[in-house]
Amino acid sequence: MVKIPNPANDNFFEKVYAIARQIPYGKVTSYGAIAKAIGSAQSARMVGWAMNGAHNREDVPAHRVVNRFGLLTGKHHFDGTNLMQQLLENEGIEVTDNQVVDFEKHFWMPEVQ
DNA sequence: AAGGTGACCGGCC
DNA sequence: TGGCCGGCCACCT
Repeated sequence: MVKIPNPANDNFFEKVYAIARQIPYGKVTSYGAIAKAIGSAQSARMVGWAMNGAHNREDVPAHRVVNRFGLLTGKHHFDGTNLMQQLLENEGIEVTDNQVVDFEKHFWMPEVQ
C-alpha cells in the first residue's frame, strides 16, 4: 500500500524534507543525524518513515540518506533494485555491496533547524 | 481503540 | 559491524 502524506498537514514530514533538501550534491547523511536535527534524536525510525513519503517529492534526495554504517538500507524502496546505488554513483559516491565507500568522508551533518 | 510494524540507533556481548 | 534487545512514535488495520 502506498501512503501519500498530505504535505500541508504533515509538519513532521516537512521538517525532515527541509533537512533532506539541504544535503549537498555528492554528500550523504544518516537517518539518526536528521532525527537529531529535527529534535527527535531517538526517533530515527520516523525519519525513515518520512523518507517513504519523500518518494513522492522530487526535491527530496532520499538516496542520499543511509543508515549510520553507510548501508543502503532503503534501496529496496526504490523502483529498481539498484537505482539508489546508481544515483549515488552518479554523484561520485562509490558504493560496494550496498555500502557507501568512505562513508565518513562523504558524510554531511545537517544543521539544527 | 488497541496492537503490529518499521528506509533506525545505542548499548551490550 | 556480527547478533540481540529496548526505546522511540507515526501510521495502518
